[in-house]
Amino acid sequence: MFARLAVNLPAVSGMFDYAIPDELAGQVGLGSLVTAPFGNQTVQGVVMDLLDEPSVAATKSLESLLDPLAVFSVAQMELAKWIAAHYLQSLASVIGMMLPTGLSQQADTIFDIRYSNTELSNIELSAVASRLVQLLQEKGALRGRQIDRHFAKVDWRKSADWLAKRGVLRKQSVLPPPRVRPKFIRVAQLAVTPAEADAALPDLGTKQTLARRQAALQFLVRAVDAVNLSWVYAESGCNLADLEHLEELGLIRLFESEIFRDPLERVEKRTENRGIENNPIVLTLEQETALKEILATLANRQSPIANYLLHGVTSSGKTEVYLRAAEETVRQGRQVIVLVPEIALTPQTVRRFLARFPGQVGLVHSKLSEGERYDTWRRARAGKLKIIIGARSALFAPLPNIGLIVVDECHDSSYYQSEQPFYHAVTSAQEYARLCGAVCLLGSATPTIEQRFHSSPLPYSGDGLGMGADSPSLEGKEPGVRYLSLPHRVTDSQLPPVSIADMRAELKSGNRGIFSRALAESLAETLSRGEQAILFLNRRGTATYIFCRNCGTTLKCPNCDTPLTYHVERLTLNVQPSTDALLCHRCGYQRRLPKTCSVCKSDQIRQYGLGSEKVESDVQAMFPQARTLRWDWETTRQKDAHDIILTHFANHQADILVGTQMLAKGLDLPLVTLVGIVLADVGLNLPDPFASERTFQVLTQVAGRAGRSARGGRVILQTFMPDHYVIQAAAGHDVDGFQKREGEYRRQLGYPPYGRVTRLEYRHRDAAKAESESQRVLQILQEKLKTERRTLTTVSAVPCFFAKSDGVYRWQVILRGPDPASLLRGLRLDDWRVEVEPISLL
DNA sequence: AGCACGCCGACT
DNA sequence: GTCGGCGTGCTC
Repeated sequence: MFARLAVNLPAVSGMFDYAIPDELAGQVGLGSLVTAPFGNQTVQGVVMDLLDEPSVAATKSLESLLDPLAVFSVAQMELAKWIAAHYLQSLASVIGMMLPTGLSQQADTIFDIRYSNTELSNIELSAVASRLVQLLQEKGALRGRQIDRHFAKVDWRKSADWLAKRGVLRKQSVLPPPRVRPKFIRVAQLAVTPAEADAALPDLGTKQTLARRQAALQFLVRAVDAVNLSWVYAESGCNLADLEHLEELGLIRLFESEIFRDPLERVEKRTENRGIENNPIVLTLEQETALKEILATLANRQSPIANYLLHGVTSSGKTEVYLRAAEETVRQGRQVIVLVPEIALTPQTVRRFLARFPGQVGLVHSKLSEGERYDTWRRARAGKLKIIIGARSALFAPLPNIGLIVVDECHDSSYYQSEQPFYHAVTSAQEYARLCGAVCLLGSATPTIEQRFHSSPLPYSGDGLGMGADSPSLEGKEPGVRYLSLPHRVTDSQLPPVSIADMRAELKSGNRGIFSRALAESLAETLSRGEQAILFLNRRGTATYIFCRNCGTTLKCPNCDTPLTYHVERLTLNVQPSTDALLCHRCGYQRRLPKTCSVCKSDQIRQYGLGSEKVESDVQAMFPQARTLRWDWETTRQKDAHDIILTHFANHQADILVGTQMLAKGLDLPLVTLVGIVLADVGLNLPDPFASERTFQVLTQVAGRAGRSARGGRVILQTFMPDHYVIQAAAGHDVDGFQKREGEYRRQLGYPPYGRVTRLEYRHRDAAKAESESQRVLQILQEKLKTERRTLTTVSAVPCFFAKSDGVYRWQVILRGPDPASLLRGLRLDDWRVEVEPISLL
């Protein structure tokens, strides 16, 4: 027998055949994690196939088996292959990512010093070489990864090779063993009947030991099950020698028992008593209808529709639908994966699952230790957990029989992994559900245009986003995603009214502050009523755009209508360096910053950007008595910071919460009656076809935080562009209207869902190299377009929006068309980042 | 990723 | 003449 391995070296794509040695025969199967010789190193690999005949004549043999159980199910291997092929990522990198950290290990090299100092004094060393020698003398033998940590950005490997050639260093390839292992504890258990134990009590030892041994034995009689030794010690005051004596008498057994590190042990004790779930929730008619459809599909596994898009406004009761669908799945003996944007930001959803399924839920999140993560993974594999909740990567929990995959807030950008290997967890979840014969249930108040486009029936008619015959059909259009709607809140409360504050008018009337009069007044009222407010800052990185403070006009590119962005630095070689350069990131158009506005001739042209620190300090200046709390990336650095801030605010220990993106997640804060959107415009002026949609989503989500209780609520949205369609649609909670309009733009420009996008990014420290390499690839692609007669596909090369970061120049090549990714097959793009269906072109 | 092979410039 | 740069290709 032979095994076909996917080798765990991220840069290696393709699979390799190995002979299965006699000593591993029968133990190695599909999904086994093994080690194997590869070149002159030893690597990890996953068995993707078993073969009678290898594809090459000379095969090496597998070396060892790292885990007696398969680390991947067949469905997981299919998913890995699908992700690798669809997103053009190497199979090895996908597999490495799907294994729990600590279990997955890559080959490394150990370096150690062979020469003494006196011998070294005869050799002239470069600066890097002598630093390396010094390091190894201090620390002894080190692995390549460890040395990397001491040489940030310095290429020490060349010096190491040079030293190795001279015999100063010795190099040896090693494969570190997995860092994670099952944990065992010593336990004791009664080995006789209680009556026999009682009978033995009088003769257990001398005066000194008798009492302790009796206490220990009596404790074990009561305990019935195996008990951790430390517990026995604590209860009886005995020691190991006492227990060993009892074991010799045949009264008890001492042995090792595997334990699972369970991060939820303490959490669950608290939640169970909370009584959230005490009064059964009565479903609304809409929830009832949606649930009925989903349950019908769950009951009938031959059903052709396996995917749902649950479109429900904020607080329309989506979570309850998830919970009931999960209950039914678990009742059928299958398991559930629940994806959430980020565990720390969605504590309420998580708590409800914990309360509804006590002892059956595994949480996967970034704060878990490697051991806890590994044990959660193993409990999932063993079928001991029925429900896995976590962010993106929880999709890879090795549950044996998945019946339902829920993706909450399915529009959220965190489902896209924007580092290698690039993939989208929502699309992958849909594919995985198909592979498992499971139901995929997406839910959001603001599903993406693509998610909506691929579901049916479409909730609005044929024009706009329509299914009309005029729209170029995408081959491979997702079949059978059923659209379900929850248009009303479960409580009697309406969606809060949104008023627009025109910041141009504020400026004209002399208000140069960051708060409009309307927002300032509402804040004062809210505070006086003892209620809470949220101030949301729509800030994305350090993005700035150029606009006229007098009339609100933004400067756009004359060629493609993309907002121009401001750069101090010289960007390309074919334009003179200049300060105050404005650049179009779609076509490369450049101009200088004008002195006056072309529309109103005012000299109020400014770049715009705003930080949450500034907002907080302005609030405090205006309302010294108000207790403010800041929730942004800076204040959430520490462990548990999210939880602390949220709890603090939920307990009304603060009046005003100032924050950025995370405020838009599914928080339920009943005391919040005012949401102030300090500046809605920022995301509207980014040179990215997806930016408007992201802005609309975040505005709609954040507006939904207001008025979730009977107290009602309102939203004030400040903007310099009150007539912009995104602002108008967000103010009206008008998802349909927005998507129609935005969909029409997408259709005209051939962007998703009417065309597909693939993005290639190249980074280099040398600006000239970055540009020339981009041009080289651009030309190759344009040639291919011609020879393949692809008239619908377009290619362009431009500097990225963040054109230079950390001293590295970034260029991108954008491909648009019916199937642009296929143009890249067979192309060598070693140093490029390849993103199929990216969510942003910045 | 590592390593070999192979082809051009700068030293002994 | 050799040493060594890194471009290209391969690892079952």
